[in-house]
Amino acid sequence: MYYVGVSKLLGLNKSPKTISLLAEQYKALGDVTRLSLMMAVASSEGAEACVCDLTPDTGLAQSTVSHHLKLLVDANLLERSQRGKWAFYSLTPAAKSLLT
Amino acid sequence: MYYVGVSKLLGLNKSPKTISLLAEQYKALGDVTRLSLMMAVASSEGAEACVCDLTPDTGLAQSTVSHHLKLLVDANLLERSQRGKWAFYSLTPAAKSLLT
DNA sequence: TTCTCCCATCGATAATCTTCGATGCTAAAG
DNA sequence: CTTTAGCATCGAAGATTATCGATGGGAGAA
Repeated sequence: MYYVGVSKLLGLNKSPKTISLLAEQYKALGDVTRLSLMMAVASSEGAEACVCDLTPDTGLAQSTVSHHLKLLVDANLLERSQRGKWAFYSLTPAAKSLLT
Repeated sequence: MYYVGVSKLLGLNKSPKTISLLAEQYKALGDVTRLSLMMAVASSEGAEACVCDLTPDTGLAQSTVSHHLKLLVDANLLERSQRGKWAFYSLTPAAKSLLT
């Protein structure tokens, strides 16, 4: 066992399901739009942001942003919490762990 | 600025090029085959492996594995070094940094 | 030289992804 | 109740990706 410092790869049990989940998280981060969304959420006041705040910076349609946010939620990188008419997104513990 | 612990996202300058390069790396890792290849290389003796060693575990054609390895090299996650007939792949410093 | 092994590249196909506009849903306002 | 604002979902079009077999190139063996 080499490269013990590469904990993201070697520190996990290598079950196919674990690898698949990790790959899904990386895939979710592997898009400029979604990575920018993650950065926007992380740097937002209160560490959460609503779609109406996130959409303008992307230059994309609102439905497209919603779609990307869903992918990030499905990958367990963002949490969604509805308050009134707004949907607020924040980083999950898994996201913080992966990005730290 | 929140989540100071999320250094992968907030510790970098947010230039579009930087974000694009990071997204490319995540995208390269966001595939079960390529993530498995990275794990195989990282855990190989000497921390490097040739295509002939990596191919069988994937269950894919050799040309497909070569293609994935090229993507990982292009993303600056693997280094290629030819010795005789064999091409050996090893993790780059960028990969170790991203995966630690 | 000729043959064999290791690997990369090419062309094609099928699957997946990104994006949009249109539409539907829910909560709050009027 | 009707209207509006914020988001999600749907269906479709275009782009990208994963995969393969076939082929080519280079290094070493015979």
